[in-house]
Amino acid sequence: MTKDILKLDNQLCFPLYAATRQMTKLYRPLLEKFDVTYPQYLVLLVLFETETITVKALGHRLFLDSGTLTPMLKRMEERGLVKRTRSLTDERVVEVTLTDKGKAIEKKAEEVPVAFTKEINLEEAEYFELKRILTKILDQV
Amino acid sequence: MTKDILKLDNQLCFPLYAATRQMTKLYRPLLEKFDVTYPQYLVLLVLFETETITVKALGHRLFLDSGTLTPMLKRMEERGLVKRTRSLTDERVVEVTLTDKGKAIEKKAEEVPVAFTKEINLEEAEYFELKRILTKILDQV
DNA sequence: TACAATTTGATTGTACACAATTAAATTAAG
DNA sequence: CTTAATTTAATTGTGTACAATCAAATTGTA
Repeated sequence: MTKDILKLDNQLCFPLYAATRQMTKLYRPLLEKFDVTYPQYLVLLVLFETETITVKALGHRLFLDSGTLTPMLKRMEERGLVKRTRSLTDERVVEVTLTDKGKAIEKKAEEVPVAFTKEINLEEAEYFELKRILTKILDQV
Repeated sequence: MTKDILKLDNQLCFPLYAATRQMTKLYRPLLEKFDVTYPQYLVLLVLFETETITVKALGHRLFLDSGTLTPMLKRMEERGLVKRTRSLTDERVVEVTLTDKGKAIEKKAEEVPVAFTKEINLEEAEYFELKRILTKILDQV
């Protein structure tokens, strides 16, 4: 029965793909008050750590390219969350920084992972095992 | 240091989100010869199992709604992979079936998961543990 | 110095993804 | 038999994703 390898229930990537979308859906109401989407929230998390980052480095960190980031960062700029500045030393480079409004989110944002972890009913061991395996996959790419 | 819960490296959903996109990227060249995307490939997998399914049931199986499926199925219909037929007994229902061209893909499609599993360098135990935990998450939703 | 190769964002085009709404058909209650 | 409630797809609008291409700036090399 080699044919069973095409059964949906035997796929690994399908639950990966579906679980990702379900998780994003769980985040939506938690992020609503900050008026950001889940990918935008990830950009904020990076900026909380680094203060300033180039589009290139941000893309490397989040595994996203400029075709996704450029319009997304422009939307975030329109909403007053970030500032985009072209580097003085190299005009090709755009640096992204948090505005005061963006910085203000950091204090309140801690409740987001707390609330999420509560909603996603996962054993602590499973939580870390899942994270470990996924990170291993990413490290290979 | 409660603040560390906002660190990107401490997030569970970020590697989930990133790994999903990387996996989709690995699938792309494998699916190219069939001229389908990864979500379209999932539709094919369902149809290999059921022959005929309503949009509603397909959405339930793949965790997708009509706003995603309707245009996607129309594209697949344009490419001659599926047929969309409005039910005779209930005009609200649309039934999706494979065409001969769609059916023909099944024989060759087995090489896709084979090639993918080879590329993704994961211990068998990790493979199944990852699948198990993700499925558990999906069952909760 | 010239100038080809490289780097970096931006742009374009296609394809999801989903919330919210609409429209058509069916079902159920009185 | 009527009409309100429900069911089911389709539509609309916004926001990712990403391949492919472009354009501008910088760098390396003869």
